[in-house]
Amino acid sequence: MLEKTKQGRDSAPRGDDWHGKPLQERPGFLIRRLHQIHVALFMEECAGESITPVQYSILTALDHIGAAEQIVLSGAVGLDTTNVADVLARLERQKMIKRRMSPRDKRMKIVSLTDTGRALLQRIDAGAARAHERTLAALSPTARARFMRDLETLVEANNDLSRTPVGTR
Amino acid sequence: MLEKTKQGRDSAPRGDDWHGKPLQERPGFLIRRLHQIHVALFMEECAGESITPVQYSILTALDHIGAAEQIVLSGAVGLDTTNVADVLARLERQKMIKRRMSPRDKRMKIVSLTDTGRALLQRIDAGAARAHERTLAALSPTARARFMRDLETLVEANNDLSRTPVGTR
DNA sequence: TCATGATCATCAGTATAAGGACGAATGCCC
DNA sequence: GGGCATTCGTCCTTATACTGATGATCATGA
Repeated sequence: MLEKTKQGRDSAPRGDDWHGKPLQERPGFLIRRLHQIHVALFMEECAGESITPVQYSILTALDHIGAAEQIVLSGAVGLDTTNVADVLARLERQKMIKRRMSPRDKRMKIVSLTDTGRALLQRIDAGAARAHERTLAALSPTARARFMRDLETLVEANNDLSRTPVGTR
Repeated sequence: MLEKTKQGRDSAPRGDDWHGKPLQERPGFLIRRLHQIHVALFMEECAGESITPVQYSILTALDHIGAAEQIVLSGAVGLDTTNVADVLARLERQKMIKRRMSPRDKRMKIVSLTDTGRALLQRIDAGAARAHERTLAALSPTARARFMRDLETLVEANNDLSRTPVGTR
């Protein structure tokens, strides 16, 4: 794949000649597709509950780290603060979370799980786990572990590319 | 405030207890992040040209398979027909593609690249290639090839999950 | 103290991504 | 040859995801 296949021509700058390759052999295309697939699996496993993978990520983060400001959540789940506010508005409408102004800093809002949110998390848990497992089910256990390690490597290596890198603050 | 979620909790670490695991160890989370990262790299490499990864995918598909109906494009890039129509509207506005009614079947529209679109494809090519390479740059060449194989395996195994599976028709 | 810059949440705008529904057109079957 | 299900593109709605801008607030320094 990376070894020069038919690199005789001098069109591409160097390395791979992506131009001639079908979409199915380009990393960006496959990553987008795999993301679509995981979302579809998640929605299938969690059908009946009105929740999405990103909403689940935010609820999970809240469950792990406790009440937190929106900017902290932003860093924890790797989402833009704008996007976090958007998702939180939907979660708040469904009574899954609460927001109150921080007494220490009136610019901030402190987000916390409600009992409804915690209950949803419990109900969703098994389905979410199945979605994660099914996403990687086509690989052998060994390959699966290796794939996960590679994923972590790739994400950590470019963690600073989002507007709000994961792990900030 | 958020201190890198220490691994203090251990309720019942049975095999696949995703609930207790931090987001960073869940496949769905990492795949979403890697997708974000690739898009960011693509936009960075192709800054100056007004194009996105998905638009580039559609233009590339058109370049490979020639003029095609929207439903064929939908299958080629793995996008909902609704979404394809949406992206095509933007590409048409920018004069990158043309749409005409099919003479054989008046329900269909035949999409084709314009010279403007072809020229853009040429200009974009090197940047897009760099974006793809940078996405996987943190892996060794061997690991990179393996990772790509695994990606293909995973996508093919669940290819039928989207509303319009890749390769249809 | 008070001006200044930084920070946090939000708003406006744009681009994927999917589901549901619908009109127009097609093809098939009786 | 006339119903009738199917197909194709589109519309409407909802949900990520990001950029740029703004208002409120805080922290700093002169």
